[in-house]
Amino acid sequence: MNRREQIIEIAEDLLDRHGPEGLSMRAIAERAGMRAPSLYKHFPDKATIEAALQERALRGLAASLSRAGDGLGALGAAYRGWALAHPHRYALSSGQALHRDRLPIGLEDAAAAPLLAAVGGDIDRARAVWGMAHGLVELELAGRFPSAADLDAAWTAGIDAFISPESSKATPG
Amino acid sequence: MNRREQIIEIAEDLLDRHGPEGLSMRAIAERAGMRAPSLYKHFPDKATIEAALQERALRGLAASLSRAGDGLGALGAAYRGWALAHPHRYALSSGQALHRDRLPIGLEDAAAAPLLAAVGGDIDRARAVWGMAHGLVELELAGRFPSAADLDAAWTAGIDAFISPESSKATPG
DNA sequence: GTCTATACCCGGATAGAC
DNA sequence: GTCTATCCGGGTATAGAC
Repeated sequence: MNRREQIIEIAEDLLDRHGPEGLSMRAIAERAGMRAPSLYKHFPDKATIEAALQERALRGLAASLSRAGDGLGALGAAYRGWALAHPHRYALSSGQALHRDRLPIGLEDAAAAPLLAAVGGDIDRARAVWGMAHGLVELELAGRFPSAADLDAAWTAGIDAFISPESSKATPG
Repeated sequence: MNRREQIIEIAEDLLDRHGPEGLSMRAIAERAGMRAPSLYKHFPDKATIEAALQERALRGLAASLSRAGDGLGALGAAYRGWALAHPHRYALSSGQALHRDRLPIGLEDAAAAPLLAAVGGDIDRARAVWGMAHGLVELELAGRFPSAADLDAAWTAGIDAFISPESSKATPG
Protein backbone atom coordinates (compact mmCIF):
# COMPACT_ATOMS: atom_id res chain seq x y z
CA MET A 1 0.00 0.00 0.00
CA ASN A 2 1.44 3.32 -1.00
CA ARG A 3 1.52 6.49 1.01
CA ARG A 4 -1.45 7.94 -0.82
CA GLU A 5 -3.70 5.07 0.18
CA GLN A 6 -2.45 5.23 3.74
CA ILE A 7 -3.41 8.87 3.92
CA ILE A 8 -6.89 8.14 2.56
CA GLU A 9 -7.41 5.49 5.22
CA ILE A 10 -6.27 7.90 7.87
CA ALA A 11 -8.71 10.47 6.55
CA GLU A 12 -11.51 7.90 6.59
CA ASP A 13 -10.77 7.00 10.17
CA LEU A 14 -10.80 10.66 11.08
CA LEU A 15 -14.12 11.10 9.33
CA ASP A 16 -15.56 8.14 11.22
CA ARG A 17 -14.41 9.45 14.56
CA HIS A 18 -14.96 13.17 14.32
CA GLY A 19 -17.25 13.77 11.36
CA PRO A 20 -16.72 16.10 8.44
CA GLU A 21 -15.86 18.96 10.79
CA GLY A 22 -12.86 17.07 12.00
CA LEU A 23 -11.60 16.32 8.55
CA SER A 24 -9.11 19.14 8.15
CA MET A 25 -5.85 19.04 6.26
CA ARG A 26 -4.05 19.81 9.48
CA ALA A 27 -5.67 16.92 11.33
CA ILE A 28 -5.04 14.48 8.51
CA ALA A 29 -1.43 15.55 8.35
CA GLU A 30 -0.93 15.19 12.07
CA ARG A 31 -2.19 11.63 12.04
CA ALA A 32 -0.01 10.88 9.07
CA GLY A 33 3.02 12.14 10.92
CA MET A 34 3.63 15.17 8.79
CA ARG A 35 2.71 18.82 8.43
CA ALA A 36 -0.28 20.01 6.49
CA PRO A 37 1.66 21.51 3.58
CA SER A 38 3.29 18.14 2.90
CA LEU A 39 -0.11 16.69 2.03
CA TYR A 40 -0.11 18.81 -1.07
CA LYS A 41 2.75 16.71 -2.41
CA HIS A 42 0.33 13.78 -2.44
CA PHE A 43 -2.96 15.47 -3.33
CA PRO A 44 -3.59 18.67 -5.23
CA ASP A 45 -6.29 19.83 -2.82
CA LYS A 46 -8.72 18.73 -0.16
CA ALA A 47 -11.54 18.11 -2.62
CA THR A 48 -9.51 15.27 -4.12
CA ILE A 49 -9.31 13.60 -0.74
CA GLU A 50 -13.04 14.03 -0.21
CA ALA A 51 -13.78 12.56 -3.61
CA ALA A 52 -11.69 9.52 -2.75
CA LEU A 53 -13.63 9.08 0.48
CA GLN A 54 -16.92 9.38 -1.37
CA GLU A 55 -15.83 6.71 -3.79
CA ARG A 56 -14.84 4.38 -0.98
CA ALA A 57 -18.14 5.01 0.78
CA LEU A 58 -20.20 4.33 -2.31
CA ARG A 59 -18.24 1.16 -2.98
CA GLY A 60 -18.70 0.02 0.59
CA LEU A 61 -22.43 0.60 0.55
CA ALA A 62 -22.78 -1.02 -2.86
CA ALA A 63 -20.83 -4.05 -1.68
CA SER A 64 -23.02 -4.38 1.38
CA LEU A 65 -26.17 -4.24 -0.70
CA SER A 66 -24.90 -6.76 -3.22
CA ARG A 67 -24.11 -9.15 -0.38
CA ALA A 68 -27.62 -8.80 1.06
CA GLY A 69 -30.07 -11.58 0.45
CA ASP A 70 -32.82 -11.23 -2.12
CA GLY A 71 -35.91 -9.30 -1.30
CA LEU A 72 -36.72 -5.81 -0.27
CA GLY A 73 -36.55 -6.60 3.43
CA ALA A 74 -33.00 -7.87 3.34
CA LEU A 75 -31.98 -4.98 1.15
CA GLY A 76 -33.49 -2.44 3.49
CA ALA A 77 -31.83 -4.04 6.48
CA ALA A 78 -28.45 -3.98 4.73
CA TYR A 79 -28.90 -0.33 3.75
CA ARG A 80 -29.87 0.73 7.23
CA GLY A 81 -27.18 -1.40 8.80
CA TRP A 82 -24.40 0.06 6.71
CA ALA A 83 -25.56 3.62 7.25
CA LEU A 84 -25.79 3.22 11.01
CA ALA A 85 -22.43 1.50 11.15
CA HIS A 86 -20.73 4.32 9.24
CA PRO A 87 -22.90 7.38 9.66
CA HIS A 88 -20.35 9.94 8.52
CA ARG A 89 -19.35 7.89 5.51
CA TYR A 90 -23.01 7.55 4.66
CA ALA A 91 -23.54 11.28 4.94
CA LEU A 92 -20.55 11.93 2.76
CA SER A 93 -21.82 9.53 0.11
CA SER A 94 -25.40 10.74 0.16
CA GLY A 95 -25.03 14.45 0.70
CA GLN A 96 -25.30 17.50 -1.42
CA ALA A 97 -21.62 17.75 -2.18
CA LEU A 98 -21.28 14.67 -4.32
CA HIS A 99 -18.14 15.14 -6.40
CA ARG A 100 -19.69 13.52 -9.43
CA ASP A 101 -17.04 14.64 -11.85
CA ARG A 102 -14.41 12.77 -9.92
CA LEU A 103 -16.32 9.54 -9.40
CA PRO A 104 -15.95 6.53 -11.67
CA ILE A 105 -18.91 6.41 -14.01
CA GLY A 106 -21.33 3.62 -13.25
CA LEU A 107 -20.56 3.49 -9.55
CA GLU A 108 -23.87 5.05 -8.57
CA ASP A 109 -25.74 2.73 -10.92
CA ALA A 110 -23.97 -0.28 -9.46
CA ALA A 111 -25.11 0.70 -5.99
CA ALA A 112 -28.68 1.07 -7.22
CA ALA A 113 -28.81 -2.18 -9.18
CA PRO A 114 -29.88 -4.58 -6.40
CA LEU A 115 -32.73 -2.28 -5.43
CA LEU A 116 -33.95 -1.93 -8.98
CA ALA A 117 -33.93 -5.69 -9.30
CA ALA A 118 -35.84 -6.14 -6.05
CA VAL A 119 -38.74 -4.04 -7.30
CA GLY A 120 -38.88 -5.86 -10.59
CA GLY A 121 -37.31 -3.11 -12.61
CA ASP A 122 -39.95 -0.51 -11.82
CA ILE A 123 -37.85 2.64 -11.68
CA ASP A 124 -40.54 4.74 -10.02
CA ARG A 125 -41.00 2.28 -7.20
CA ALA A 126 -37.26 1.89 -6.90
CA ARG A 127 -36.88 5.64 -6.40
CA ALA A 128 -39.69 5.71 -3.87
CA VAL A 129 -38.11 2.88 -1.89
CA TRP A 130 -34.69 4.52 -2.09
CA GLY A 131 -36.23 7.72 -0.83
CA MET A 132 -37.86 5.92 2.06
CA ALA A 133 -34.66 4.15 3.03
CA HIS A 134 -32.61 7.31 2.79
CA GLY A 135 -35.16 9.36 4.68
CA LEU A 136 -35.61 6.86 7.49
CA VAL A 137 -31.87 6.57 7.91
CA GLU A 138 -31.35 10.33 7.91
CA LEU A 139 -34.12 10.95 10.39
CA GLU A 140 -32.79 8.21 12.63
CA LEU A 141 -29.24 9.55 12.46
CA ALA A 142 -30.47 13.07 13.06
CA GLY A 143 -32.26 11.93 16.19
CA ARG A 144 -35.60 13.08 14.89
CA PHE A 145 -37.48 10.06 16.25
CA PRO A 146 -38.29 9.69 19.94
CA SER A 147 -35.80 7.40 21.58
CA ALA A 148 -38.64 5.02 22.35
CA ALA A 149 -39.74 4.81 18.73
CA ASP A 150 -39.86 1.31 17.30
CA LEU A 151 -37.96 1.91 14.09
CA ASP A 152 -37.81 -1.76 13.21
CA ALA A 153 -41.59 -1.63 13.05
CA ALA A 154 -41.51 1.51 10.93
CA TRP A 155 -39.12 -0.13 8.47
CA THR A 156 -41.26 -3.24 8.35
CA ALA A 157 -44.39 -1.21 7.73
CA GLY A 158 -42.66 0.69 4.97
CA ILE A 159 -41.19 -2.34 3.28
CA ASP A 160 -44.50 -4.17 3.55
CA ALA A 161 -46.23 -1.35 1.75
CA PHE A 162 -43.95 -1.90 -1.20
CA ILE A 163 -44.19 -5.68 -1.33
CA SER A 164 -47.95 -5.93 -0.95
CA PRO A 165 -49.38 -8.06 -3.79
CA GLU A 166 -51.35 -5.67 -5.91
CA SER A 167 -48.70 -3.03 -5.84
CA SER A 168 -46.31 -5.41 -7.57
CA LYS A 169 -48.42 -5.45 -10.69
CA ALA A 170 -45.46 -3.98 -12.52
CA THR A 171 -43.94 -7.46 -12.81
CA PRO A 172 -46.74 -9.57 -14.19
CA GLY A 173 -44.83 -11.70 -16.62
CA MET B 1 -42.57 44.85 14.50
CA ASN B 2 -39.59 45.26 16.74
CA ARG B 3 -35.97 45.27 15.77
CA ARG B 4 -35.50 41.70 16.88
CA GLU B 5 -38.10 40.39 14.49
CA GLN B 6 -36.71 42.49 11.70
CA ILE B 7 -33.31 40.93 12.21
CA ILE B 8 -34.79 37.44 12.17
CA GLU B 9 -36.51 38.16 8.88
CA ILE B 10 -33.28 39.50 7.47
CA ALA B 11 -31.53 36.35 8.59
CA GLU B 12 -34.21 34.21 6.98
CA ASP B 13 -33.86 36.05 3.72
CA LEU B 14 -30.12 35.58 3.87
CA LEU B 15 -30.59 31.89 4.52
CA ASP B 16 -32.93 31.60 1.55
CA ARG B 17 -30.53 33.36 -0.77
CA HIS B 18 -27.16 32.05 0.27
CA GLY B 19 -27.75 28.99 2.39
CA PRO B 20 -26.43 28.23 5.85
CA GLU B 21 -22.89 29.11 4.78
CA GLY B 22 -23.99 32.65 4.09
CA LEU B 23 -25.65 33.04 7.43
CA SER B 24 -22.86 34.72 9.34
CA MET B 25 -23.19 37.32 12.05
CA ARG B 26 -21.26 39.74 9.89
CA ALA B 27 -23.60 39.25 6.94
CA ILE B 28 -26.74 39.55 9.06
CA ALA B 29 -25.42 42.72 10.63
CA GLU B 30 -24.52 44.27 7.31
CA ARG B 31 -28.04 43.75 5.96
CA ALA B 32 -29.47 45.15 9.16
CA GLY B 33 -27.40 48.28 8.77
CA MET B 34 -25.11 47.69 11.71
CA ARG B 35 -21.88 46.00 12.68
CA ALA B 36 -21.68 42.43 13.85
CA PRO B 37 -20.98 43.21 17.52
CA SER B 38 -24.21 45.21 17.74
CA LEU B 39 -26.21 42.05 17.08
CA TYR B 40 -25.18 40.82 20.49
CA LYS B 41 -27.30 43.55 22.05
CA HIS B 42 -30.32 41.80 20.53
CA PHE B 43 -29.35 38.13 20.76
CA PRO B 44 -27.01 36.41 23.17
CA ASP B 45 -25.43 34.30 20.44
CA LYS B 46 -25.89 32.94 16.94
CA ALA B 47 -27.54 29.73 18.12
CA THR B 48 -30.47 31.78 19.33
CA ILE B 49 -30.95 33.19 15.86
CA GLU B 50 -30.74 29.74 14.33
CA ALA B 51 -33.28 28.39 16.78
CA ALA B 52 -35.67 31.19 15.83
CA LEU B 53 -35.25 30.32 12.17
CA GLN B 54 -35.88 26.65 12.88
CA GLU B 55 -39.06 27.52 14.71
CA ARG B 56 -40.26 29.67 11.84
CA ALA B 57 -39.44 26.91 9.38
CA LEU B 58 -41.26 24.25 11.35
CA ARG B 59 -44.27 26.52 11.71
CA GLY B 60 -44.26 27.27 8.00
CA LEU B 61 -44.10 23.63 7.03
CA ALA B 62 -46.75 22.67 9.57
CA ALA B 63 -49.04 25.41 8.30
CA SER B 64 -48.61 24.24 4.74
CA LEU B 65 -49.42 20.66 5.69
CA SER B 66 -52.48 21.66 7.69
CA ARG B 67 -53.77 23.63 4.71
CA ALA B 68 -53.33 20.65 2.38
CA GLY B 69 -56.39 18.71 1.43
CA ASP B 70 -57.14 15.35 2.98
CA GLY B 71 -55.37 12.28 1.80
CA LEU B 72 -51.81 11.13 1.54
CA GLY B 73 -51.39 12.44 -1.98
CA ALA B 74 -52.26 16.01 -1.12
CA LEU B 75 -50.12 15.83 1.98
CA GLY B 76 -47.12 14.57 0.06
CA ALA B 77 -47.54 17.25 -2.57
CA ALA B 78 -47.70 19.94 0.10
CA TYR B 79 -44.61 18.57 1.83
CA ARG B 80 -42.60 18.40 -1.36
CA GLY B 81 -43.86 21.77 -2.50
CA TRP B 82 -42.87 23.55 0.67
CA ALA B 83 -39.44 21.93 0.77
CA LEU B 84 -38.67 22.81 -2.84
CA ALA B 85 -39.92 26.34 -2.36
CA HIS B 86 -37.68 26.92 0.67
CA PRO B 87 -34.87 24.39 0.43
CA HIS B 88 -32.57 26.01 2.96
CA ARG B 89 -35.34 26.51 5.47
CA TYR B 90 -36.30 22.90 5.01
CA ALA B 91 -32.72 21.77 5.57
CA LEU B 92 -32.51 23.86 8.70
CA SER B 93 -35.72 22.41 10.05
CA SER B 94 -34.93 18.80 9.19
CA GLY B 95 -31.22 18.59 9.84
CA GLN B 96 -29.04 17.20 12.53
CA ALA B 97 -28.68 20.43 14.42
CA LEU B 98 -32.24 20.74 15.63
CA HIS B 99 -32.17 23.05 18.64
CA ARG B 100 -34.83 21.07 20.47
CA ASP B 101 -34.29 22.71 23.82
CA ARG B 102 -35.18 26.07 22.36
CA LEU B 103 -38.25 25.02 20.41
CA PRO B 104 -41.76 25.32 21.80
CA ILE B 105 -42.90 21.91 22.93
CA GLY B 106 -45.53 20.36 20.72
CA LEU B 107 -44.40 22.09 17.58
CA GLU B 108 -42.95 18.95 16.08
CA ASP B 109 -46.05 16.99 16.98
CA ALA B 110 -48.27 19.62 15.40
CA ALA B 111 -46.35 19.29 12.15
CA ALA B 112 -46.75 15.53 12.24
CA ALA B 113 -50.44 15.49 13.11
CA PRO B 114 -51.93 15.68 9.59
CA LEU B 115 -49.73 12.82 8.45
CA LEU B 116 -50.65 10.64 11.37
CA ALA B 117 -54.30 11.29 10.65
CA ALA B 118 -53.87 10.44 6.97
CA VAL B 119 -52.57 6.96 7.78
CA GLY B 120 -55.35 6.27 10.23
CA GLY B 121 -53.23 6.69 13.32
CA ASP B 122 -50.79 3.94 12.48
CA ILE B 123 -47.57 5.37 13.85
CA ASP B 124 -45.32 2.89 12.07
CA ARG B 125 -46.80 3.69 8.70
CA ALA B 126 -46.69 7.38 9.51
CA ARG B 127 -42.97 7.17 10.17
CA ALA B 128 -42.38 5.18 7.00
CA VAL B 129 -44.27 7.75 4.92
CA TRP B 130 -42.46 10.60 6.64
CA GLY B 131 -39.16 8.89 5.87
CA MET B 132 -40.13 8.49 2.24
CA ALA B 133 -41.18 12.11 1.90
CA HIS B 134 -38.07 13.36 3.62
CA GLY B 135 -35.78 11.10 1.64
CA LEU B 136 -37.30 11.90 -1.72
CA VAL B 137 -37.07 15.60 -1.00
CA GLU B 138 -33.49 15.38 0.18
CA LEU B 139 -32.38 13.33 -2.78
CA GLU B 140 -34.12 15.71 -5.14
CA LEU B 141 -32.57 18.75 -3.50
CA ALA B 142 -29.17 17.09 -3.47
CA GLY B 143 -29.43 16.48 -7.19
CA ARG B 144 -29.09 12.75 -6.78
CA PHE B 145 -31.67 11.92 -9.40
CA PRO B 146 -30.95 12.23 -13.12
CA SER B 147 -32.37 15.46 -14.45
CA ALA B 148 -34.63 13.45 -16.69
CA ALA B 149 -36.08 11.45 -13.79
CA ASP B 150 -39.85 11.60 -13.48
CA LEU B 151 -40.11 12.41 -9.81
CA ASP B 152 -43.84 13.01 -9.96
CA ALA B 153 -44.14 9.38 -10.96
CA ALA B 154 -41.84 8.27 -8.16
CA TRP B 155 -43.93 10.18 -5.62
CA THR B 156 -47.13 8.71 -7.03
CA ALA B 157 -45.70 5.21 -6.91
CA GLY B 158 -44.60 5.72 -3.34
CA ILE B 159 -47.87 7.22 -2.15
CA ASP B 160 -49.84 4.52 -3.95
CA ALA B 161 -47.90 1.86 -2.09
CA PHE B 162 -49.13 3.32 1.17
CA ILE B 163 -52.76 3.76 0.18
CA SER B 164 -53.25 0.37 -1.40
CA PRO B 165 -56.29 -1.35 0.13
CA GLU B 166 -54.93 -4.23 2.14
CA SER B 167 -52.13 -2.22 3.59
CA SER B 168 -54.67 0.07 5.21
CA LYS B 169 -55.95 -2.71 7.40
CA ALA B 170 -54.87 -0.62 10.37
CA THR B 171 -58.11 1.36 10.10
CA PRO B 172 -60.79 -1.31 9.95
CA GLY B 173 -63.41 0.37 12.08
C1' DG C 1 -27.70 50.46 21.13
C1' DT C 2 -24.38 51.66 18.19
C1' DC C 3 -19.59 52.05 17.17
C1' DT C 4 -14.26 50.76 16.66
C1' DA C 5 -10.83 47.76 17.74
C1' DT C 6 -9.50 43.55 18.78
C1' DA C 7 -8.80 38.84 20.55
C1' DC C 8 -8.94 34.33 19.45
C1' DC C 9 -10.24 30.48 17.07
C1' DC C 10 -10.58 27.81 12.70
C1' DG C 11 -9.74 26.66 7.81
C1' DG C 12 -7.12 25.94 2.87
C1' DA C 13 -3.34 26.83 0.45
C1' DT C 14 1.50 28.68 -1.23
C1' DA C 15 6.66 29.90 -1.28
C1' DG C 16 10.96 28.53 -0.80
C1' DA C 17 14.74 26.26 1.93
C1' DC C 18 16.63 21.77 2.51
C1' DG D 1 8.99 14.86 0.12
C1' DT D 2 9.55 17.08 4.13
C1' DC D 3 9.98 21.30 6.64
C1' DT D 4 9.13 26.42 8.46
C1' DA D 5 7.02 30.54 7.74
C1' DT D 6 3.35 32.82 6.06
C1' DC D 7 -0.79 34.56 3.62
C1' DC D 8 -5.41 34.91 3.16
C1' DG D 9 -9.90 34.09 4.25
C1' DG D 10 -13.54 32.91 7.42
C1' DG D 11 -16.03 32.79 11.94
C1' DT D 12 -17.94 34.03 17.05
C1' DA D 13 -17.49 36.91 20.54
C1' DT D 14 -15.81 40.70 23.99
C1' DA D 15 -14.17 45.41 25.80
C1' DG D 16 -14.89 49.86 26.18
C1' DA D 17 -15.93 54.50 24.14
C1' DC D 18 -19.83 57.23 22.93
